Amino acid sequence: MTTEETALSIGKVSALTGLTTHTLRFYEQEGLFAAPVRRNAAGRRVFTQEEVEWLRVCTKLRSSGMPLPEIRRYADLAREGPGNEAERFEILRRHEARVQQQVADLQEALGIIHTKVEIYAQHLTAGTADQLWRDGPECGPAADAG
Amino acid sequence: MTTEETALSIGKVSALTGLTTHTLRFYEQEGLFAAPVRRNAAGRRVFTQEEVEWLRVCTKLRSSGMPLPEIRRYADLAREGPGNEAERFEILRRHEARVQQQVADLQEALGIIHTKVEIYAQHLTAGTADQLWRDGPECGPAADAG
DNA sequence: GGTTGACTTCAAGTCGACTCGAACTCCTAG
DNA sequence: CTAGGAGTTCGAGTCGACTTGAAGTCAACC
Repeated sequence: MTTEETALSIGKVSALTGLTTHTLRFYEQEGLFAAPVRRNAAGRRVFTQEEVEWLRVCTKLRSSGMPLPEIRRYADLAREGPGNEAERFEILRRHEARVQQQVADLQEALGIIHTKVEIYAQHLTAGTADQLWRDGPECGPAADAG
Repeated sequence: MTTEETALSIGKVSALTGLTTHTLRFYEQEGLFAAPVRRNAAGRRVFTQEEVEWLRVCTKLRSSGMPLPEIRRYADLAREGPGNEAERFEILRRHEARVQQQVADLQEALGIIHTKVEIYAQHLTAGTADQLWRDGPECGPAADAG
């Protein structure tokens, strides 16, 4: 599968990536592509398979919370060509750390939520649910009562 | 530590929870408290330790992505008193599942990001970084090239 | 040859969760 | 008795990332 001469319309790319055509134009205008998007004789956008791959990566970066300006910066660096790999690396590394932090935060919240879920489950099966929220918000951070 | 008669001003609660006074008023107006917030003779809000505990839980629910309307629903149920514990349980369980999904999604993204980070690290130490972005967006989902 | 549907550009609207500002009241300290 | 600071209400503004709409072009099918 060479990525060389696959010419894709914006509609095809939309179908392949799940991004709307509107969003793809928006991304182009935001400078998220590493190379200027080419046009055909009629002035329409022509995408390559390579760009689709990049969009898939973009989607993951976005869904994990990387802001568009940072993705743009990364794309800018790639557009400039060799010589700035260290900065690209830094962007990725920083984002990696951020995502790890996000995961840790979510897992902490998950712990609290799960504790509450367990307490409800116990009281519901025991038929003592009416004791909930009697002496606190159904298990505060340090509370073991429910 | 009884939670009975601790009377806290909005400023104190702000300091204890990290939420601004603006946000606390906003939360009250959004119906996020299980009991109507009491006022003193001068019409000012008087919070209890119990409410601070609840706010801490709220903060975790929010930071893990539970929308305010859902938190309000939960608070409404608690306000109504015993008899609706099953629905409260459902809200918590549903959110727990959502957060688990979030964690899974983040970890998938993390995998991709980490792969790219590793590739950059290798090429940077090997001095071959200029080969990046030669035949693809530096490692697509299935690509092992970089 | 007319209509359909995909495409184009540009501008404005949406959404959630705050965040901020204005104008005012009230209690306390000096 | 006045200055300061914390409180009050109400309403408008912000932010990021789309999302939607209007108005028009272009190529192909019936």
